Amino acid sequence: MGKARTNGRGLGAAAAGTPQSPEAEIYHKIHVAIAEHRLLPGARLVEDQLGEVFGVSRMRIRSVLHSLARDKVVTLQRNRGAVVAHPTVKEAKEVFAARRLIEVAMAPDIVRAADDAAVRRLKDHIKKEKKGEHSHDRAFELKASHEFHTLLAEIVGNRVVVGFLRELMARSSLITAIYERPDVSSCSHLAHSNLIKFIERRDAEGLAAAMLQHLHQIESDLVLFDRGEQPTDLKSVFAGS
Amino acid sequence: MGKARTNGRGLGAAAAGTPQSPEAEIYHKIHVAIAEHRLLPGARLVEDQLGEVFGVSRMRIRSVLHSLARDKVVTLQRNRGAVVAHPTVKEAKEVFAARRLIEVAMAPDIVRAADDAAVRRLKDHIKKEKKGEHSHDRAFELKASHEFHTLLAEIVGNRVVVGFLRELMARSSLITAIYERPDVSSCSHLAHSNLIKFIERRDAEGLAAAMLQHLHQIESDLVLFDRGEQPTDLKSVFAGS
DNA sequence: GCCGGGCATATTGTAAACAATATTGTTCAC
DNA sequence: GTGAACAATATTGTTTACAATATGCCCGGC
Repeated sequence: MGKARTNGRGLGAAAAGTPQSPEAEIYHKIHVAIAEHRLLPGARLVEDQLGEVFGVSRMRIRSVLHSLARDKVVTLQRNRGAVVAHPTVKEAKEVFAARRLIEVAMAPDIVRAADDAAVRRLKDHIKKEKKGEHSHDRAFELKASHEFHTLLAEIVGNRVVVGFLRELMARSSLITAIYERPDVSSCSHLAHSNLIKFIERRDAEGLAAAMLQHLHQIESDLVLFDRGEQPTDLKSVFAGS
Repeated sequence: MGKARTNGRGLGAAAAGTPQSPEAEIYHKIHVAIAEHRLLPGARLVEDQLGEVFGVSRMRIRSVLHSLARDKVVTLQRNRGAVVAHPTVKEAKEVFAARRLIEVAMAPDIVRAADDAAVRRLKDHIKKEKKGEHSHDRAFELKASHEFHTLLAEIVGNRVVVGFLRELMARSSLITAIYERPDVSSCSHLAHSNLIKFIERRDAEGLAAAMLQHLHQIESDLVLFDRGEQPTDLKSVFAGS
C-alpha cells in the first residue's frame, strides 16, 4: 500500500477519488452506471461487449465482473454470464436492517467526530441534493442522497465502516431501482438537513432517533411484499410487460 | 441463486457448510489456514506453488487470491504477488471499532431473536471453547472464540450482517496473530458464558454493556502502539530480527 | 574491498486460441 | 398444428504460451 490506497471497498475507489489502475477505472465506471440506474437490475453484462466498449481484453472485464459480484451488485451464473443483481425482497429487508443497525449506532461517533469543517461539508452536500431535486433527475438525486450517508461514515473516519456503508449504499441503489413506488416524493434533503441539526447540537440520541426514523421512511417508500421470493431474473421481463 | 447459496461472504461458505465449487473449496481451505494461524501475516502465496498443492491451474488460484484480497486477508502487490495480509495498528483499531459498533448494536436483536434452540446452540459452542482451552491449542481456541461471535450474528439471521461479521472475524484473527501479547490468559469462554446469561435474561442493555466490555478486553490484550504506521510489510522482517 | 551495471531466474500479467455449455432456431415426425 | 429432437450460434470457462516485471547473483571497475 503505497500512499492513499484501498480507502474504501472494492478496487481503487468506488465513489470518490481518481482510479488509476486500468481495470479499477472500468470497475468504477460500471459501479457508477449501476448507481445512476443507467444499468438496471437484470441487465446482462456480456464480456465481449464490455471488452469492446472499454477497449480491453475479456480477461480484464472478467476480473472486474468478479469484483462487482463480490460487492453483490452483479450476479454471476455459471456458464450463463453476469447480470446486474436483482435483490429479492428478503435481501432488501436485510440490507435495510443492516443500515439501521450500523447507521443508527454511528450516531454517537458522528457527533463526536463532526467538527466545523465536517458540518460545512455536509451542508455543501445538501446544496448538491437540492440542485438534483430541482433538476428532476431522479438518478442524480438518488445518488446524491446515498452519498450523504456515506459522507457521514467518512466523517467518523473508520475505513472499515466506510467500506460497509459503501456496499450497503450500492445495494440500496439497486433495491430502489426495483422496488421504488412510482408516486414517491422523497425530498431526502429535508430529512438530511434535520440530521445535521442534531449533529450541530451534539445531540447523539436525537440523531440516532432521527436516523432511525429516516431509514424507516425510506424503506416504507418502497414496495416490499413478501410474496413468492426468487423471480429468477426473468421476473424482470414479466414486470416490464 | 438456486438453493441455499451465498449465505455468507466471499465464495461458497467461509466458515461453515460444505463448499462444492472447485475453487470455493480452495478459497475455504486457505481462509481456514489463515484463521488457524497456519499461514501467518506476511507469508507469500505463490500461484504456481498453490496450484500444485491443490492440483489446479494457476488461473483458479489467481481468482481465489483476488477473492481473499477482497476480504482483506491477503494483500496483492502488482507484479509482486500475494502475501497474507499484515494489518497495521491503525487498521487493527478500525476493525475493533467496527466490531464494537456492530456487535454492541446487535444486542437488542440478539435478545429478540434468541429462542431456546439458539441458546442451546450457544451453550454447546461454549463446550467446544472449553475443550479447546484444555487442549492448549491456541489456534483452535481462537478460532472457536471467533466462531462464537459469528454465531451471535447468525442467530439474528441477517445474512448481510453475518457477512460483515465473518469479514471482521477473519481480520481479527490476523490482528491477533500479529499483536497478541505473549502472556495472555484470555479464557474467552468465561466472557462468552457471561454474555449468554444476559441473553437468557432477555437483558438487551446488559448484553450490550457486557459485549462492549468484552471487546475492550480483547483489544487491551493486544499491543497496539501507534508508532510509525505502515511497516510496508517488511516491518515484519525487522520485528523478527 | 566496495559499489554499480548487467545478466539470469523466478514470478506475475496478458493475450489468444480452444473447449464446454447454454440458448435459440429449425426441421422432422406424428 | 404440436411436440420433441437436432443443429447452429453465442457466450462463457479453461488452458496454453508469451511478454513484462521484479529480484538476486555475478562480474568488472575503482
